[in-house]
Amino acid sequence: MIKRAYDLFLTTLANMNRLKIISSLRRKNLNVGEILTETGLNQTTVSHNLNRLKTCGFVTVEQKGRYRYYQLNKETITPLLDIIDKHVKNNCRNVIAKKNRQR
Amino acid sequence: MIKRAYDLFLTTLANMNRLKIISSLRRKNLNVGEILTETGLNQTTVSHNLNRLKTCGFVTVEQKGRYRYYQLNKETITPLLDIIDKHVKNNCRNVIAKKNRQR
DNA sequence: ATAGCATATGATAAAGCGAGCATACGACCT
DNA sequence: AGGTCGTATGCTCGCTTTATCATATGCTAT
Repeated sequence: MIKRAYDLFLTTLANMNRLKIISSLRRKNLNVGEILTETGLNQTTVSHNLNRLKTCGFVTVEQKGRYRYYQLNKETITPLLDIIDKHVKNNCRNVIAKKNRQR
Repeated sequence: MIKRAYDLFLTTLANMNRLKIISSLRRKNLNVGEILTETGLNQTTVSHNLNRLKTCGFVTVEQKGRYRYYQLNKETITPLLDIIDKHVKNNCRNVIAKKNRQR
């Protein structure tokens, strides 16, 4: 078990803004401007976070004219989110509310 | 998509010490003392992190005399780690080495 | 080749998180 | 009841991560 790899994978996903971006990319590929409006985040933040997602292989880019379209790596993301959904349903009914109290 | 749930799930896993603990629990159930020697972490750290893992449903506890045995929720953890393994193999060959350079 | 839009990069202040100290609680034994 | 071992909790300091500012780069069209 190469823990560093797991750690990098997980720390990259464990961030609200990156999750927002991922969420917005689930429906269709978007360019950066579209991601901005979908998420309401600011340009720099999105750019940095997209870079990190790209580095870790969660998204890929395709340049089209002056736009860059980002595409989600669904092969990883879809089953991953399915596992989380299932886990949360089975175990975390009341945990979410506690989030603020907890570290 | 309840992003807060995803975030809590992922931030809980995205931590080297918690991954160590998880790793040590994959083989068999252990009490806290055994986890200490397996991981080399200090008692307080392990206790805090076990608490967090428990809160999120990744482990369960069973008291036996004065010992507390922790058990991994394999239904979630096993397929999750499989996904990560697969992803890392396909996408991250050279990313790990870059970890230090990157934010 | 210049202007303007689209996106990326570097640096830094601020927020958030984790580790460990000190201590408390709980179970068992005598 | 008091001691001891096993484990948990509260608090604080230091470190890491994050968001944003300022700025740079790239692409297109005129």
